[in-house]
Amino acid sequence: MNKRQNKITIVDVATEANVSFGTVSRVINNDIHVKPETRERVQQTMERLNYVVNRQAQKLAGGRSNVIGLLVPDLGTGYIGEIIRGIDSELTLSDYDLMLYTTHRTASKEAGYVFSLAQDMVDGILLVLPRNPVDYTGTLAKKKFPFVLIDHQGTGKDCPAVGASNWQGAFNATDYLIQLGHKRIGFITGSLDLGAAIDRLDGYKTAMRTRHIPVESDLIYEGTFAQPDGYTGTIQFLNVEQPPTAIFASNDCMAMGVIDAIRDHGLKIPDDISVIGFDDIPQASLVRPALTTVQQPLEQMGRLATQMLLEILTDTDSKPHRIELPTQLMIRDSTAKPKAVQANREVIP
Amino acid sequence: MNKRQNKITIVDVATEANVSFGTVSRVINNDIHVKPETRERVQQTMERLNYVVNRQAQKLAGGRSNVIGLLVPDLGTGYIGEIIRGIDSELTLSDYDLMLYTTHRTASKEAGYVFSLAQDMVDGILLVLPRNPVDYTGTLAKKKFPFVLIDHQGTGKDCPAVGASNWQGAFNATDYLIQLGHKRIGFITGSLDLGAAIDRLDGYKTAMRTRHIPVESDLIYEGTFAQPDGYTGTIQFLNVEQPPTAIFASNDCMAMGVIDAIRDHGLKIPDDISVIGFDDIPQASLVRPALTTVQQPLEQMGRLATQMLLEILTDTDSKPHRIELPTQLMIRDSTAKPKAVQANREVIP
DNA sequence: GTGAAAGCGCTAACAC
DNA sequence: GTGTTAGCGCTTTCAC
Repeated sequence: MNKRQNKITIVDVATEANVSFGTVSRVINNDIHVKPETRERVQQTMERLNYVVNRQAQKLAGGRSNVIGLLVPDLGTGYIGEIIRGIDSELTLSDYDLMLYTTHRTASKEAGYVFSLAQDMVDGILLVLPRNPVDYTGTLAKKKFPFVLIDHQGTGKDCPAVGASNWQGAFNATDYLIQLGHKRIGFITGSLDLGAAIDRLDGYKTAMRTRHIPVESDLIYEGTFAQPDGYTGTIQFLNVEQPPTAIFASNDCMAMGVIDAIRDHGLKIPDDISVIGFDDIPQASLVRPALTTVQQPLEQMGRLATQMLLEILTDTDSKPHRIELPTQLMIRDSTAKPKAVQANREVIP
Repeated sequence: MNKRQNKITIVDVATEANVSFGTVSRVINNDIHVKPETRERVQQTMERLNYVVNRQAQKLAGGRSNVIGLLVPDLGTGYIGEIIRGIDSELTLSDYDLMLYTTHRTASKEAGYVFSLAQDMVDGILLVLPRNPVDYTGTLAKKKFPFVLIDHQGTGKDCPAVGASNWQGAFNATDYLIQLGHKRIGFITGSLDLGAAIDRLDGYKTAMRTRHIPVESDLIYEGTFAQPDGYTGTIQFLNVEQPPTAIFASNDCMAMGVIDAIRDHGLKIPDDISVIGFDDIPQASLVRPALTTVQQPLEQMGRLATQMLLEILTDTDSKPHRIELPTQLMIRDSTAKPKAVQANREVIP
């Protein structure tokens, strides 16, 4: 048949269809300047020959590669998985392919990957939980290279991004605990180099202050979003003079650690201590007691970001905007009134 | 500086370093025929100019693309996530990039993707939980296109594959239940078009027969590996004349459904009914009671498969082999002796 | 409307 | 050892 490796190229199609290969290219790219009959004939030939375009060649010749790059910090948590699901389901509807990169939480790799991808590999980039986007957003924007940031706030720059209202979520969760009657509320932060972590801490503090409850430094433990932090933070809280009656972990993973620590201390949830998380990962509703937490619309964030990127890809100068999706407090079984309040109730009347 | 879009090519590097661009190509490909000094000079120039190879062009020109394709059924379960983690961590050590495709459980898409990828996009393909590999393994093998199957058994063909000992795992789990004293053990199957599902069912049946316990058809429910199947299967079991004292679900997702159903019926685990799963997904140890399950070394499977692929990639005619990793019964809190046995204990002595 | 020709950035075969 | 050359499969002028 053909030279080697039964690879079908536009040349093969062209010969078979009795046209020049330039015309075949036009058909592929839906160019208007092709006679309908010719187009029809070429398309049939392509099908008959099982022709598939070579995207490398397409991209190299100056076209699009139809590949978008996805940069994530890691694959360890269900958190990222949810976002990827959203991206994937949206991408499946288009005909873009996905190139996945993991920075393994190494901030320094980030910019390197981004530039390498932007140079020629992909048509656009999606960045989940970027560590230091300032390193490259400027350059990317200058080159007019399409990209969207997912779950990142904090850069003053206005670049395309989708996130969740972390501040509001943390505020609401804290306020809910206060309304239950809690006054001593321990807070375990995420990595404070991440905007989301800062916003959550901020929401907690503001809620406390709004209700005139002092924010005490020994009730704030600095974590990194990893499960063990929840454990050690809790241990530390349990050792302060007047331990908290509720603990708010900046994500569900750490909340799991909190739960373990409380249990290991022979205390009961929510009777002795209430626990609240953030994210609403699939496990949250599965653990017993089911975890009260702040739900982030992760999958939807992935979806939206992808839609934005696709839009930028087609309409080159659509202005960048930042979308913030609402978070939602999911009240389940790990939170209750503090014992003191329960006792009061019985005594006072 | 250069023509357009400040893209640095080998030509730029060549001019800067005063060599021909062929030499630069040699340096890139670690060709031996380059004088050490020249190599050094070229490498420095590449760094100074921030040069990055264009992989599209590399692949097009007949070289490798340094991209491997990963085909997964979907991203919904932690199951696939674990495998991907293994793949990713192994790939990070090499300098291959990852292209991710989701078939969304559409078996028909599988072969299409595979051929499209194999045509030119990637150097090798990793297939997780393939639905009907027979459609393409033959062709791929004939073309000598590198690929590895993950978590699939059943094709008589001997193609490179890594899986887990599903049969043995199911046998052991069932036997464990029998030894606890259970005789009526409900079994919920996975999608029986998957080799793994068949093997697990088989392991269950064999264990029962080995211990001379009849395999009853109303204690076998045909599921699809999805959580709701666990729920409906359990409801059905609970309605048979003599309900099972233990339920073995073919994966942890379905086991979660089983747990819900049992709870909704006001029964306790493991007191009234023991539950056992398969896979040991992260949630398994997190739910209460912690789920007894058969652990599959998912991450390791991903790792191993990747190593195999990389090996095939470098050593073109390494003979294909199939690796089967051992499964391991993780005994936790969702299994116990059946009530009857517990009662007997107290009465007989 | 269609064909011909010039690259895109690179590898690999062949010279010297 | 290093330079030269011919493609890889495609897009995109520019002719006609």
